Amino acid sequence: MGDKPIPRPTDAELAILRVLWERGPSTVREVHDALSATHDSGYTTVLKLMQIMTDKGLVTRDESQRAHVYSSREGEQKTQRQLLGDLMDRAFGGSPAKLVMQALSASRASSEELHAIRQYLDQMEEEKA
Amino acid sequence: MGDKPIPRPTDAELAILRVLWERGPSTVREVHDALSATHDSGYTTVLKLMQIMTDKGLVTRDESQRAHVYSSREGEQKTQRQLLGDLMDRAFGGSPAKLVMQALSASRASSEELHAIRQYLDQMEEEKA
DNA sequence: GACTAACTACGAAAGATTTCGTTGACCGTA
DNA sequence: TACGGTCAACGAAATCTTTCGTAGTTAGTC
Repeated sequence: MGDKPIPRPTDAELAILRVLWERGPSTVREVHDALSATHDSGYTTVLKLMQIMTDKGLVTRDESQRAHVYSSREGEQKTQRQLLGDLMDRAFGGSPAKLVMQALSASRASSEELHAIRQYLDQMEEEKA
Repeated sequence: MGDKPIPRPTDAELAILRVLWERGPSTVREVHDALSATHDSGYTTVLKLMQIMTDKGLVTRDESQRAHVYSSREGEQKTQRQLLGDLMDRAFGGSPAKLVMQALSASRASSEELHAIRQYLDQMEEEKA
């Protein structure tokens, strides 16, 4: 017991998770440097967020080095699916088809992307058959 | 000028917007009653939220009656697309195809839904051609 | 007119999120 | 050993979100 479900990451937390997914396990310094391209939070801000994320269980921390090394607890895709499921419930009345179609209409997806999506659909229907 | 972009609605605000989309223009009382099925916020909580939403520009208010009548400023679909675009940027690196495919894989969509999505794809590609 | 019911307005409080300054610990090197 | 740089920890503040109690207003009824 005690395995509380991982909470939905906030905006700032999600930005940090994205760095961890891309870079793999990283120190606060590395995450801060990566974020500084797009965000301008200070070093201690990122540190504090990552400490909070450790408390929440969003990341794990290896303290064996002086500069602690953080890793995302859940994979990128699992987190993305969780966020989508959450949005589906909150904004789309739980209908996945509505969500997908709105996403398509909003996306201005390129022909290549539409093609990739179609192939993915084919694959899903094969598996279903 | 002065037309600030409408901010992303919070969770509680989105629940209220959903009622307004479904019911059309409504009083606080009506929204509160509709929400009470799933939420248990008090009347004044809903009132306060709707006043804040008026300040933010998320809803408009008709004060000609004693019980003010509120309407969602933006349509359901436009808001949904905004939320999806936001999530796409924050969690999917701006890739609509990744978002759609994750949504499909998470959705356990039925065959009917898959079919509807495919038809929608057909339609999009026709328009593109 | 007095009473009651329904409503808005206001302010405050609790909680969550984001920010960062300061402090003290640690490490390498001069 | 002292100095300079890097780091984690802590606490506090600013903002945003959500909550609701209280007060005052309006409308209808007896």
